Amino acid sequence: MQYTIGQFAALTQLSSYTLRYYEKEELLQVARDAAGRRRYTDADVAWLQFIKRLKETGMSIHNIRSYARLRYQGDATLAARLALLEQHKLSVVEEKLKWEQNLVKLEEKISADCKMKLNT
Amino acid sequence: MQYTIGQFAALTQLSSYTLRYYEKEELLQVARDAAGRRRYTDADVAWLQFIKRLKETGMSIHNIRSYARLRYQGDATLAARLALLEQHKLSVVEEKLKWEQNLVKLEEKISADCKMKLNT
DNA sequence: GTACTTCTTACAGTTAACTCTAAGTCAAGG
DNA sequence: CCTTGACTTAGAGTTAACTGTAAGAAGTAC
Repeated sequence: MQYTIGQFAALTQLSSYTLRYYEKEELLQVARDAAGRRRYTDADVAWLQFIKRLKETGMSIHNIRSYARLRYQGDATLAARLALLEQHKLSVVEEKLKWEQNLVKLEEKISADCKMKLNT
Repeated sequence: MQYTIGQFAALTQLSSYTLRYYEKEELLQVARDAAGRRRYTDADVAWLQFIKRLKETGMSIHNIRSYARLRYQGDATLAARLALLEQHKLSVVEEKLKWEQNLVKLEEKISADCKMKLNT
């Protein structure tokens, strides 16, 4: 299955502007038809979903580009990509811990304020 | 104990610029000396620490201002403030869940890539 | 008494990641 | 044929939260 940029935008919940922007930033490489128009594939859908996950976990465009470059170089870069992911995983773990701790602190504050309220 | 803006900046790890900015944005109200210079107190230290936690948990300046306004109105607003915190807690819980899920997905991806590597 | 810090207002600059416009061209669908 | 969508480059605008500059005044510390 192939998609025009409009169809792909609808499919991925991104705007055409953003898709062209991502392409310019080398996050993804897109095939073209005879007339030079972008033809997205299902492989692009899967890849963009992964890009979105990396973004959700706070990876910058800059770092995703590094990963994407390796990926488009093929299987030989698998080890290097794994290393990037492992590195990134560390920051995700840290972020998760941060939110857990913040939640505890917030609950403590709420609990303390509740008690104050009872005393008045 | 009282602090000049420079001392307070060092104490809170924020710049003087940021402190004045926060004041203009009504996040905190600061006492002045006879010459009109800011005199921060230990109460301000505690309050700013709480502001920083709210910021860390993704609360916008706009929303912190709402909370701060209530707080400076005194004890009568305690219930309203609690409601804001409870509301905010929901978003923190959601964020925590998001990071947990993302971590799982990332680990799955890493694991899958590792297996691929073994097969080649 | 000189260097330092602080004060004010007002406004410009920074960063990331979009988001959109202009202007002109071109191809497909009905 | 005509509308719609896509193409290009180049550049401007947006958002949040700072971050800094200018310019002039005034108090503080050694």
